[in-house]
Amino acid sequence: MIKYAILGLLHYKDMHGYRIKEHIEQNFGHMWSINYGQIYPNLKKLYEDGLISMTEMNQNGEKGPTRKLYSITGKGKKEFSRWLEESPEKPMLLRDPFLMRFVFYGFGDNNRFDEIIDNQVKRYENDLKRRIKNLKKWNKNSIYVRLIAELGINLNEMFITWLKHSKEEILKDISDNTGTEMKTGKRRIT
Amino acid sequence: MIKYAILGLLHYKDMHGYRIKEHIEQNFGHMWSINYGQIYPNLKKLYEDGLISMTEMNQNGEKGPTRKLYSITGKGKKEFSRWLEESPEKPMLLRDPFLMRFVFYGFGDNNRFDEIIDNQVKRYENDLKRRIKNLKKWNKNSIYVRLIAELGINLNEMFITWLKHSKEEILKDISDNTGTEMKTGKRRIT
DNA sequence: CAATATATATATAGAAAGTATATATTAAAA
DNA sequence: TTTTAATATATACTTTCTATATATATATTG
Repeated sequence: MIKYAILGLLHYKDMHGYRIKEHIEQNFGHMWSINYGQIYPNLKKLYEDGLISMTEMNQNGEKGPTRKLYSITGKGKKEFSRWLEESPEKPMLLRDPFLMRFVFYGFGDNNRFDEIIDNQVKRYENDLKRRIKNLKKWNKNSIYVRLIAELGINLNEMFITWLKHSKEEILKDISDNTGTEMKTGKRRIT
Repeated sequence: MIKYAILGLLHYKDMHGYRIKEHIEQNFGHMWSINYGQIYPNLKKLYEDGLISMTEMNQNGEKGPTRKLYSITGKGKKEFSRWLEESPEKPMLLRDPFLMRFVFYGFGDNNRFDEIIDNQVKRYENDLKRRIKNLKKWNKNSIYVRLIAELGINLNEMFITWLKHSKEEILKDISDNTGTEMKTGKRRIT
């Protein structure tokens, strides 16, 4: 996927590796993060496959060694379009690091349960605040990025509502089953 | 993370590799998928680190070669608890294969846009149907799994609403900018 | 002006996650 | 009795992600 994402950025404009990372941080910060260890090997592969071309540029005035400026080729545009219309794989809910923990909370310490859930609610709330604050920034970008930013806000609101409701449900379940041993959350994952 | 997820399953009950995969498919199907190439190397690592113990079992009556039955150790339970209370990493919105494509739709063919969006709405709707149908099944499981299943339904409903709204916004944007060249979606990713 | 710090830029090693396939054993079927 | 199917483990390979090493040109400082 990253291969195509990089191709997409080069579809927008010619860039070298360092600039790609900078661009992602400035234009997709908190929605997407990338590392040089993903960028450079992918650029190399895309170049070898003829999906991008390269020219070395010795810059004037600015710091640093020579840049390798990459451009998308005709073949690259074609391959990118193909990917764009391909039907995307379904994301798995439990690949979310919080949700993966959540399914196992039955094995945790009930005394610390409140604290852990409340901390996660706080994390979602901070995230929501940041996203609302940044909404103006996204408005200046592509309509597509702005719509994703709106989705992020909807998601945060939903997660907060869901998690607060879940906390109540779980506390009710814990108090219902106190002492019965056979029906605790711990025993019912199956 | 998978290391801990496997540890969590063994916290519930002793299992061998093959059974772990079966268990995940039956109890977390469509929320989580796993592969033998993730299970066996992780079991090996967990065993080497003393987080689980192993006994070889030659089964009677049932098919197949000897099983390696794994159990969580005291050390394993302690390490699992530590992980459970650790603060989880934030998931990145654009790691979703559909959303990653979505931000680049400005580079696609406007004539095919409707079709692509409508197909994705259909995917979300089918997913929603399946999740509602399976809700009874999750009710028999742990309360935590049931709550995640409810979250899945909320998510699907939200995505459908968001995507239908987004489609209208984008169509409006496309018709507003037709012919102006300078302000099309294509040019405004930045 | 020489030494050093800083920003720019690329490259690669290594861990973790995910896909695909090879190999072996036993019970049941043909 | 040979083949098929289910059970079970193992490993090779790819992709994703994290961390760090290396190099260069400009700016800064003594």
